[in-house]
Parts: sequence; C-alpha cells; structure tokens
Amino acid sequence: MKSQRSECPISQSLDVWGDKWSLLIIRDLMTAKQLTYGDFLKAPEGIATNILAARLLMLEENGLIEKLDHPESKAKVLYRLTGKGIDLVPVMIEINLWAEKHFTIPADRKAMLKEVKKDKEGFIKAGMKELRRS
Amino acid sequence: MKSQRSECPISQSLDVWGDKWSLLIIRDLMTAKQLTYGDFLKAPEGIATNILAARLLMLEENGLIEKLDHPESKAKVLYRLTGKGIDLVPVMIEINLWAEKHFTIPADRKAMLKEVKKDKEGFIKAGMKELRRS
DNA sequence: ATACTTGCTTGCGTTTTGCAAGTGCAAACA
DNA sequence: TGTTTGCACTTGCAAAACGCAAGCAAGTAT
Repeated sequence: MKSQRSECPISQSLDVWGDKWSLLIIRDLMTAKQLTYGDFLKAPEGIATNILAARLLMLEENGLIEKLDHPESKAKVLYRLTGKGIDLVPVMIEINLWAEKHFTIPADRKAMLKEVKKDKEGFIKAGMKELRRS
Repeated sequence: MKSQRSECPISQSLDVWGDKWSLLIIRDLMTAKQLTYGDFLKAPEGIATNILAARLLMLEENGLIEKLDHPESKAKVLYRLTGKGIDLVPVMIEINLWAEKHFTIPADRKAMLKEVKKDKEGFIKAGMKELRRS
C-alpha cells in the first residue's frame, strides 16, 4: 500500500483502498456516520488493532476519512468520511448488488437493496446527502 | 484469502476479489475479453508470475473466470469472464467514475467515461451484453 | 532432433498480517 | 488526591503472503 503502480483508474483506486480491510472501515462509516477507534474493533470481522491503526492512518492520509474531536471526551476520537470517502457510496451500492446476486446475504441488507432497486439514483443521492450533513 | 469473515455482502465480496490484483485481472478481461497467461503478465502493473497463478486459480474456483482451450494451440490457455465476473461491470464502472473525480487518469479512460455519463445504464448493459457474446 | 515458447512451480529473502501484551493519557472513582 | 478504569493506539514476535529469479514439463517451430 505504498506507491502508485500505474495510471489506470482501477489500479490507482486499489492503491488507496484495495486491501482486505479499508472498504469495511468505510462501510462502517457509511452506516454509522461517526465512529470511535473502539467501535471499529467491534465489527464482526474482527480487525486487529495494529492493522486498524495503520488503515485509519492511510485512509486519513489519502483524504477518505478525517478525525474530529469527540464532543464529550478528549480521550475519545471520532472518525468520519470526507467528501472523497462519501463519493464511494455508488461503488459500495454496486458491490452490495453484486453480492446479493451471487451470495447469501442477511435479510436486512436485502431489504435495503430492495429500496435501492426502486430508484437507484435517488437512493444514492439521498444517502450521500445524508452523510454530508453529519 | 481463505475463509469467510462475515455474512456482510461487502465482506463476502472482498473475500473473493478484495486483494491487490484480482480486480486488475478482471479489468484486463473486461477490456480484452479473452487473454492468455502471458497476456496478464504484460499488464503495466507487473504482477509476479506465482501470484498471477494463485489469483487465476482462486478466481476460477470462485467462478468469476473460466479457462478454455486456445483455438490454435494446445500450449496456450485462454481465460475469460463468467457471468458472475461480467456482473462486476457496474462495480468497475463506478470505481472508474470515482477515480476520475479524485485522481488524474489517462485521456482514453476519460473519453470512455464521457460516454458512460451520457447514458450509464445503457452503456453498462451494452458492455455486459458484448462480453457475454465472446 | 533441437531450440524456443507457454504456462506454470519452486526456493527463498522481504514485507505484511495477526495475535497478545504493553504504554500513555484522560476521565471516573474512592 | 491517589487509584483504578477506559480509550487510542504501539510494540514484539511468529505466521502468512508477497515478489523476484530460476526451473520445468508439455507443445510448437525449425
């Protein structure tokens, strides 16, 4: 996850978030909007704490997420998506749709995707707007 | 790249193609339709031959690509996308659009994306249909 | 027959990952 | 005010994955 491999847009994108964990971090931030370090550790996939720290740093350096002060404690840190990170919503939706077609996925996700299919563009636009308000 | 981490659609997807190379292999197959082992090695990113072999095997095992006999030589092997692989076209397009917005990408890719934006759904549908014909 | 191409495999040193334990600071508690 | 707890990371180290170079078997060309 260091230098650029080629100028191909896919390749450049993978250089930033193309590892086993980054998209899961971004996923969590898309559903929760703001999360602490500890919140990420609670995700069912069980990311190791050192890997989490490394990924958060890299995503921050690449401008996909940002830190902000926790309103009620200096000991806590909040992470949230930047505009660049929010712009990944369409990618995330398409991955979900692909997974739904080819895997068995949880019922709540299916329900969400049912809404997506009614009006994909509208759903995405609304979701992104909502994220920007937080 | 072995076992399933969770039932989340994003997580399950990453378990299949969420490494540094798989999407580049799939990208190459989307633009070229059919490629030999050696063709993949020629990609500008420079994948190592043992890694390529491992990824092709994993993608085949997961039903994203398939091998077929080369029409003019038994020494050569052709790889192409299956329906499951072709279904990743929308994901790939969205990644391209994201990259275009946040990185500097080659002119030819920009031209392609200009076409996409005129009629995204139509472009994707046509592209997938074309891939299925080969 | 011989040399060359093609699609891998093997060895091995380097890098990344993953697990466990530890550190430093802030907040809560006694 | 001293102490314990919670939170955000760091550090150490073994295991796995990666990356490069060389090797190899089957197929093709000369």
